[in-house]
Amino acid sequence: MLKANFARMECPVARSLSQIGDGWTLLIIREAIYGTTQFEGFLENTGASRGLLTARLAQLTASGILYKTKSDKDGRQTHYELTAKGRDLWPIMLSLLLWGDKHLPDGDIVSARSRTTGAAICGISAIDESGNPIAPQDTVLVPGKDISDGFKARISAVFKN
Amino acid sequence: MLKANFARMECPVARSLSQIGDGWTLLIIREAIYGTTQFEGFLENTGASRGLLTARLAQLTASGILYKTKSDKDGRQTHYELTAKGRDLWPIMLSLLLWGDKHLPDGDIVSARSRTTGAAICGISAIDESGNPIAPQDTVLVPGKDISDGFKARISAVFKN
DNA sequence: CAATATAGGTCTATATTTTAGACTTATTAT
DNA sequence: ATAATAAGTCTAAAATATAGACCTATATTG
Repeated sequence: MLKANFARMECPVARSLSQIGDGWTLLIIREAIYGTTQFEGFLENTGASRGLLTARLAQLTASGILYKTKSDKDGRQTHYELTAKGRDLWPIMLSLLLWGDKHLPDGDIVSARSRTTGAAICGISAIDESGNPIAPQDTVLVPGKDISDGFKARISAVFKN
Repeated sequence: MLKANFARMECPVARSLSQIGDGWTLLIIREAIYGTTQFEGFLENTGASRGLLTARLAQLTASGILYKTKSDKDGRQTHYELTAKGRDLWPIMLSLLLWGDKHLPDGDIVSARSRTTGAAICGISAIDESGNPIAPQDTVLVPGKDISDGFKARISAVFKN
């Protein structure tokens, strides 16, 4: 099973994938970011089957990415909303969006802009604690001391070529 | 089938997921970024089964994310390397890495730094064409004119809450 | 108040995908 | 000439996904 194996890997990317490395899961998270909160809404907007949606919403709730509340307006309704951990997935969504716009255009694009200045978002960048951008080619991955030699050797190759 | 449906959706995130919305696929791309090029290397470092790896490498090659060459040093070897489109997935990988380090720590982390300044990468930000960062909360998604009303209504809700 | 609709599921049978591992083929090393 | 390696193919069993019928509690309508 994907999730179980990925969760204990020493690579943080793999650990992330243990919780969100699934197309339906990511589409559900996108929908949650787009403001959908109800079961029937996710169903309609993602196209997932009921059984699968039930399973994925339960996983996402168990992972602490969504939380589930009963509506007090209407006792039939359940709302799924993003937690802080879930909202932190925005950079992943935005980078998926920008990559799709660039490499898989399909007629009209959905562009992203600054609400305040109106400036178009044309990329994504790593930033240091002062907010200075760091270019991809200028990035190194630094293994902590408990990281295995094999993995250490591999990640040191990032952008060396 | 996930891919077929996702590929024609009007949301660019969904279109991206049609090509890379799969845990194994993303793990293979991570490995490619980490410098792995050979079948047996991907096999060992990802833990995928042979059949699945064969299928995913073929998809990634068909998508133009990897390209396949025969080694001229050793006629048995095939190398899979990232195309420019594949290298453009780096922001997605980096945001997965940062999210994993923050929300799914497991002993030692793998941190990212600037090679030149040594500054730690502590987040990821959208940037405009001048390289100025744009904060998540300051982001709006702007639908093109061919976007359906339903989808238009949904994406306008991003970060309104 | 009775009948109907809605929200959020469960259940089921069929279809598809994944898995582990044995096997194959071409090339290289001993 | 024999053995090892790289990159696959193939298979049967197990796990997942799919569409859609059904179920239950709550709310709305006439």
